[in-house]
Amino acid sequence: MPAIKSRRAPTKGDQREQALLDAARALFQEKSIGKVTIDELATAVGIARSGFYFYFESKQALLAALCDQSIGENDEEMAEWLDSDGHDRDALRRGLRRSLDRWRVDGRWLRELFLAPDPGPDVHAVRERFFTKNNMAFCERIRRDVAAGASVAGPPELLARMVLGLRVITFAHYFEFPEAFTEDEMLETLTEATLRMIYGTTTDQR
Amino acid sequence: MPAIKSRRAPTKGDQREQALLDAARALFQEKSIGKVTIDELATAVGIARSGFYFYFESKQALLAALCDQSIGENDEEMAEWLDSDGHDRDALRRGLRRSLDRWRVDGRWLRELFLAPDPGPDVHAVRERFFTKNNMAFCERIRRDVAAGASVAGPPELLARMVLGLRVITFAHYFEFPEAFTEDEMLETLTEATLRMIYGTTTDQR
DNA sequence: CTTTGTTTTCGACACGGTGTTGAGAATCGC
DNA sequence: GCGATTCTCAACACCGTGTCGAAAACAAAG
Repeated sequence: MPAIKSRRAPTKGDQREQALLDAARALFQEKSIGKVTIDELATAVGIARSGFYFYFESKQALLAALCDQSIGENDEEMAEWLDSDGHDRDALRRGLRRSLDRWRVDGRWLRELFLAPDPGPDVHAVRERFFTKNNMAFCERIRRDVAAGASVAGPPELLARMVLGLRVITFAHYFEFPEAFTEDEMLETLTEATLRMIYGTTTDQR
Repeated sequence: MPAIKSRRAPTKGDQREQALLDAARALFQEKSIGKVTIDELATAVGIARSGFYFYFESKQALLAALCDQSIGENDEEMAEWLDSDGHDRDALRRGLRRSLDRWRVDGRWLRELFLAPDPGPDVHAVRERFFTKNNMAFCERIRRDVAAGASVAGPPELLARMVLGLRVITFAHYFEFPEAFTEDEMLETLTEATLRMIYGTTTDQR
């Protein structure tokens, strides 16, 4: 039940639709979303500008579809750590590394999407869906830790959002100044900071 | 030596310039920056749209001026904590509260400015100036703590940026869902998280 | 109170991106 | 082959930006 697309059904020109999404991914990685014109997207897949509107109602709608598509990919990244218990530093770090790898490909527009103050109703809806979903998983994890006696820094719902936000911010900074730190340094710091927020101290392990 | 303005000198119509800045502040708080048209800004101060360009080269330029103006205001907020040593939880918290109070007024556009992936060259320059300045102060503070034996979570330069980023993200979240948490809860969590990132644990005080 | 020069205002224009429409081409099932 | 759906595109209307040059407002002398 895709409520977003401007067309209804299942045909051959769906290739074009996917092609547009792929082209968008690529273009959004070079330029900021606002600077990519619909004309560019259309030409990239070999149709006229006005033809774009057969597939999507607007750039907004395309963006929402893209975001939608990306949510699924995100789910598995953190699963390992989310399913485990206690610090499990290594699992967390692996998760963050997987996440980082995706940001290498889609970082620019992901960042723009996640941080934009008001990205139109379409995107906002999809994004909020992502956040709540992601947050629920984290909350669950944190609550389990609380039950086991962890000294968390604040209410699980808030903490979850902060942890997610910190990740986004840190990645964004890393890609803006890749020379400033090594990947390992950055991941280590992020892991450590996350654990500290939840467990109060991490000077025991490692 | 204002290098940003499109006009050279010191006259009476400077009132208009300031009026435009004030109008912009107000409008940027209601709508996202992109949605505010130059026409709106002009009409708000009672001139024709094309008259705007006498005062600023573009919305960009106005934004840069606004940002510029805001940097000074930010300086004092954290001074107390930055000048102190060790945890000094109360000073940190007071600083964060002061910061929050400013966000109450200018939060929307500050957020947009700080988080935008590429806000044109003008703004980018001003913003980077702010970040480095802010970061230097934090780095200094953290390095002093390291010297005193604090177990920081990573390289001071990175940590400083993360702490600042976390603040922005958390405030943004708070203002988007003001009902979800009380102000005190939010500030407390943010304070605690910040301290944990720097000192490893904070279960001793408070 | 003119004259002269500077400061400020604005209408008219050119440009570029968006979104719509309606007519025609391609494609597919039968 | 021949309808019906699926797809394509040129032409148009719209809106926001930025530029220009002519004129109005103003100030400071003369």
